[in-house]
This record gives sequence, structure tokens and C-alpha cells, in this order.
Amino acid sequence: MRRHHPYHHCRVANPLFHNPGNYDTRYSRRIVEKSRVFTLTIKFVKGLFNNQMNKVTIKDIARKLQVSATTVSNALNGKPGVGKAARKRILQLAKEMGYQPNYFAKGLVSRQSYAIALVITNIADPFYPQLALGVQEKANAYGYSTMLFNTNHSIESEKQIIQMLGSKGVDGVILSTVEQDDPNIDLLEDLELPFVLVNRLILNPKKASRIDSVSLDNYGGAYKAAMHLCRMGHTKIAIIAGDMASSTAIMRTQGAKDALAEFGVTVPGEWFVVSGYTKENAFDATRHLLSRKERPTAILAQDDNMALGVREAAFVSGFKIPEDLALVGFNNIGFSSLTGIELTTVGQDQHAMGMAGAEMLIHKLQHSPHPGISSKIVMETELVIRKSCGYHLKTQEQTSPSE
Amino acid sequence: MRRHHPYHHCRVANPLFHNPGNYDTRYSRRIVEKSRVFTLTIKFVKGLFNNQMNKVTIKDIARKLQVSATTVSNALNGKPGVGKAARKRILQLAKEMGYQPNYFAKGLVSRQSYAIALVITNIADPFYPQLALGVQEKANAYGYSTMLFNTNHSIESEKQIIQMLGSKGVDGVILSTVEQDDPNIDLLEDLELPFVLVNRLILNPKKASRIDSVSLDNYGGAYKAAMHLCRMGHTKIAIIAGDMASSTAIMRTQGAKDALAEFGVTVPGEWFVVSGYTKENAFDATRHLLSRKERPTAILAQDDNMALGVREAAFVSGFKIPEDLALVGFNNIGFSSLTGIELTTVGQDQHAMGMAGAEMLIHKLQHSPHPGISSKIVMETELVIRKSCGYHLKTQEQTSPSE
DNA sequence: CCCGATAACTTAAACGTTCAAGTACGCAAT
DNA sequence: ATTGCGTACTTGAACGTTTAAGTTATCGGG
Repeated sequence: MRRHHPYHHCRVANPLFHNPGNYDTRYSRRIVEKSRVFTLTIKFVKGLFNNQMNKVTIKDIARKLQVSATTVSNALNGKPGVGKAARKRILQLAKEMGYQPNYFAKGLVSRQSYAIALVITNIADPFYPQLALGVQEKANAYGYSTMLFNTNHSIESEKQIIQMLGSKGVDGVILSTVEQDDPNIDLLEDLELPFVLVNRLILNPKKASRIDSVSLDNYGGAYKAAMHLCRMGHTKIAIIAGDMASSTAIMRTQGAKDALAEFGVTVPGEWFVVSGYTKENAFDATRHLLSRKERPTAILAQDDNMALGVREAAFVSGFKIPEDLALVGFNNIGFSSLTGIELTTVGQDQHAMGMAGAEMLIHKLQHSPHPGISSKIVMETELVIRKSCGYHLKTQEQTSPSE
Repeated sequence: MRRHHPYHHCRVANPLFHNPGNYDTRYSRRIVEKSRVFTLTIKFVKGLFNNQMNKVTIKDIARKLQVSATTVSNALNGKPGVGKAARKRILQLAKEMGYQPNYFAKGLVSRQSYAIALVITNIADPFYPQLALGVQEKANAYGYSTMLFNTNHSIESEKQIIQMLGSKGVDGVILSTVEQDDPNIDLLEDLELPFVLVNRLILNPKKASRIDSVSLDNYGGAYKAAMHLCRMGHTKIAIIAGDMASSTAIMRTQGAKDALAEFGVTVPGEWFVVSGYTKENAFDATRHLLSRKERPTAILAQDDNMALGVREAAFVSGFKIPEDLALVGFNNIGFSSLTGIELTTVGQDQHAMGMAGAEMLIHKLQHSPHPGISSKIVMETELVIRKSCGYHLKTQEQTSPSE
């Protein structure tokens, strides 16, 4: 007996086995292009559509109970000056009538929205969801809600977002800037919008003392990672950076170079590549890197996403990881621990970072005018050694020449 | 020459080579526990800390130009009834003084906040970031901002969020419910908060006709996936579901079972496992499944995360994928295409889904009272065949017995 | 018995905007 | 010259809440 439904003839799309080098972002792109939506609009009858919200206000409650609006307000907010009996009746009736305080009226007089904005480069980067979750959990715990904005690494778009926030009524901003010494920080200061930086650190000494931040010990993390490669005997090491504009990239580069310097290793110019922050960018950069005559034996990618791109490029170019090429990433995103990937990387706790950022901002909002104090949190990193660096194959480590 | 800095003695943490079976979420947990933060508080001098915002208002502008507030308002909003010269002067001065409209006052009278809420189960699930991005991009394009909330699969927490939203002044809600027939949908209706469902579909016919949604063709996707396994000759197939409460899981299960039924295959009770939505849940479930005497030759995981858990469990139990066990996932998250993972899965376009949801909600908000019309969008899926199902090893397919 | 203090309440203004209803004025048609 | 009308503008109320400054009534102490 044959069932009838629309999926009977199941189409097999883009069978990758026809395409053995299967690292392919065009693949996902193809899906995107192909995805169709079909809409069906259903009519139904509904008695009367009541568009205007017949919201119950404080005044409605006051009228019904023959008291003043102020008394109702005080009762609802647990303020003194309301008798026990009256308070009880008011709370009771408010509940019955389904009273919901009007957010706008409240905000208009109190000048507080209990909303904060989280402005990051891109929520689809696996680094950020955990951070966003941390921010949101902590904010919620304090009664704040969180608005999310993505700058897509564009200064211009960041500027627009911040300007918009100025009149959006958020109490404060948690920002992961696009660039080191981002001009939009000045904008935030001009707008007198309280903010903290997250995953970024201001290096400019003129501003640094003024600006709160929760950052990562990127220097130390990269130092440890590079040190590790040196100890494994590598001297031909390439670095693939996302950009050189953010404090993150600057510190990671510095940390790596300082570690290498201790072993007397330097990275030649053509082995220091600034590729952009995506897997695809790193893929292209690595293919190029590996096509030359002189090849590195190890690559430090400044981000796990990029490391995954390096990995794919190595495979496509016919190199094995770690046998032919050692690879170290940064961030310890969820997938780097999977069997077959086992990426050596530098770990941290994005969730805690988000929580710390939110806590810091809200503290600032609530205990506002501690003039002249700024605080910085720097979070520890941890080198997570897996198989992509080949450590499990080695029997003996090099020691630092200086030790 | 020895450089001095705090990272000289670089600690190597948790070397996984001591721990060969390295699938270990305790691993990341350990990092979380270990992550320390160190705070340094820096004092600096700042002239006078001006806490109260000396915001410029419409009245300030009006006073300076000797016109009424209404005229200023009209000029700024591009409304008619303002002379050319006056309009120009007003706009000019507003810019000079850095006028920012007060969001609360505006909202109080217009009853619009131009903010929508996106309520999902968990932003850290790789399914959602792309969706959130889509929502946010579309919302921004219409001048709306997006608030993000996570329910963590808890009905209670979802309820609290929605109740809070009632007085938070959002114009509408995009919701990915925790459960099929979620009681909080009634709550949203009671609060008269416009909403659309995303990644969910209401099956209950009494409510379905009233509720807007953007969902996935989960039935069709699962059907295709199961069909594929059958065509490859599998008859011993297990299904690992996240839950059986959401429409997603219900439809995926139904689709798979219908496809299997066409080949006369049924899934015995102990091979249909409801594990929970995480990689770890699926890992445990699979270990249990594979420890029995009678084992399936293929597993349908209803989610790529879970499929990755299945994969790790298979490796730990000593089985190879796809040789010993075929594996199919669902969602086509970014990492399923990596070399060495190459998960066969069902793809879709989360970004487009988010855009469609936002578009639908905003349309609803702006053309509000079309009484008696609800719309549903069902998005297509696509079977993405990679290596985890063993298709690349096969030479011949089975044909459906009914064909 | 009166005074001052405290508690329970009320009044009215304020927050910054929009909106409905007005006024004033110039200009064209009668 | 009067009417009518459109344009440029003003006035005052309204949105729902909080808050400062009242007004009563009650009570205990001297």
C-alpha cells in the first residue's frame, strides 16, 4: 500500500562523494540559495478584533477602591505609608484586574529601563553564544533584560547601533569593540551611556584608566601556546591572525612572538598572515602558505574557527595533522574536542566572562557615581593539549634555551 | 637575555594524552571550574562626575527658537505644517545641541517601543545563533531592536519571561516554544502580545488556525533521512530523540517512522530513545544502546549535536562510523561538514527562518488588525549526504518495495 | 487638654512627547 | 470688501507613573 505525501521522491542533494575534497562553504551556500519557503495563509473568524489594549492602570484601581493613585503606586511598590488593609485590597484587586505597570511611564519618570545592550561582532561566531548566555543570565538575575546587536566587524555599523542606543533607552552597554582604540568608545562617552568592554582591552594609556573591561589574558594564552610548540621542537612556525585591529589579535600576536623569541625563533613576514576571522579566510590563507616551497611545520591560528579552516586546507593540500603540520588554535570552542579533530587550543570560560561583564555593568549602574574608579578583570586562560599539535606522539620535550 | 613577564612558567593543564578516551565534557567543565578571574581596580581622577543626564528636550529647542514644542516635534518628524525656514533652523539646532528623542515619552504616547523579543530555548545551541542573526538583521532593517531571552527548555522560566515581557514594553514576541501545545501561548494571547512561533508548529487544531508560525518541514526532512538509510539496506535502525514534547521532535519522529514503514521496518521500543538535547545526553544514550547484545546498524539522531554525541559514543565503544554504524543527524550545523566528521544530515536555512519570523511579526505589528487571518510558513529541508551514512562506500541502492 | 509626632492618605506637578483643536494671517474668488 | 480656505503656527490636554509637598486623623506624653 502506497502512502501519499509530498516527500515520496526524495532528492539527494549535492552528494559530496562526487567531490572528494569536501571542504566547501559553497555547499552551505547552495543550501541557502535553494531553501524555498512556502506560505499558506489561513483565514479564520474571530468575533471582534480588539486592537487597542484596554490596559488597566493605577488610576483604574484607585477609582475602584476610592483611594488616590499615589496610594496604589506606593502599595504596589512596597513603599511605606499605606495601611495594612488598604495594601492588601490593592494588591488583590491589581492581581484580579491583571494590572501590568506601564513600562514607558515608569521609565519616563525614573529614567531607568532595566535594559542593557550587548553589542558584539557576530553572534554566529561560536565564541559568542556562551558569552551572550552568561550576560543574559546575570542580567536577568538582576531584573535587567538584554538587547542583542551584531556589528559584523563594521565600525560604521557599530556606530549606527550605538547612536541608536542613545535614544533607545538602554541603561548601559556591554561592548565587544570592532577595533582597538575604537572611535565609538568616544561616542559612548559623549552620549554618557555607561558601558563596559568585554573580550577587549583598551591599550591606549590615555583612555585605559577610564574604561571598565572584562578581558582575556590573550597574551598569556598565546604565550603558552607558542611555548608549547617550541618545546615540541618546532622552529618553522607560521601565525594566522584574524586581523590586527582588535586588542585580542594584538595581544595574541605579542604573546606568541615573545614566547618564540625565547627560543630564538622568529616568524618571517610571509608566515605572519592576517586573513580575516572566518574558517574560509584561514582556509585560503593556509592553502597559499602551503603551496610555497618553504613550508612551516607548525601553525598558530589565533582562533579555533580559523584553525578548522587551516585543518581543512592542510588535508586538501595533502598534509596530515599533526604528522606533517602541527596546529594550535585559540578559544576551545565546543567542537574542537571531537574525536578526529582534537585541536590543541587555549581555553577560557566565555560564560563566566559574560557574567562578569554583566555584573560589572550593573554594579556600575546601581552604585553609579564612584567618581574616578574603573575596574578591569582579566580572565585566565588554559592551554588545552589535544592531538593536533602531536604532543601525544612525542617522547621528549625541548627545554627552553634560557632555562 | 631573559624577558620578564608573569607567564614564564607555563603550566600545561590536563594533558589529554594521559586520558586516551578523550570524549569528555567534564573536560570543559574542569576548565570552567578552574577559570579564575583577577580584578584590578584602578583609581583615577576625573574633574566632576556628572551623573544626571542634562539631556536636551524638544522644549529646549522650542525655547531657543521661540516656537512651540509642537512645531519642533512636527519638524523633527517630517510632518507637514512647518515652514521651510523654520524647519531648517529646527533641524540645524537639534543637531547642534545633540538632541536625542526620549524613548520613554515617545513610547508612552505612541504605545510603540520598536523592540521585539526573541525567546528561544538556548542561544548556545548551534542551531540558534544563525536564526538570531536573521531575526536581528531583519528587525534592524525595519527599525526594531531585538531582545534575547533563553528559556533553557523550562516551561516555568518561559512563563516568567513572558510575564515580564508583558510589562517590558516590547511590541511583539518571536517564540520558539519549549513544548508542543505550550500553555504559555495562552498567556501570550491573554496579554494581547502579538507573537509568531519560529521553529515550531502548533498541531492542536483548535489553536493552530489562530497562530502564526515559521517552521521547518521536519516531517519531510526526517522522512528523507530515514528513507536514505532504508535505501542503503539498513533494517536495524535506532532513533535518538531529544524530547517528545516539541512539535519538532514529534514531526521528525513521525516522518522517520513513516519512511521506515514503507520498507516494512519498525523501530523496537528499546531502540527509540528520548535522551535530551545535548551531546552528552546522546552520548550516554548511545553507550547504553551499543552495550546490548542486539545492536542497530544505523542511528537516526534528531539533531546534529546529538549525532556528535552518538559519534563519540560509537568510537568509545569501539565501533567505526560508517563501517559499523551508519549515522544521520539533523540541522546541518557548521561543524558537521568538517573532514573526519562529515555527518550526513538534513539541512535548512536558519538565517532565512529568522528573517522570515521577524518579517512576519513586524508585518503583523504594522498592518495589525487583519482580523481572522493567520499565516504559516513551512521551510524546505534538504538531505545533505556526507560520509557518516556510508553512502560513499555503497555501490548499489535498495529500491523501495512499493516502487 | 494640648502639643508634637507619626501614620495614612491626597493633591498637584513633573517626566517629554504627541495630538486634537484652536488662532492668526494672507490670498484668491466672489 | 467680504467670504472662504489653506498654511503656519500655538495651546492645552493626554499618556501612566512617581514624587514632593501637603492634609487629615490618631495617639502618647507632658
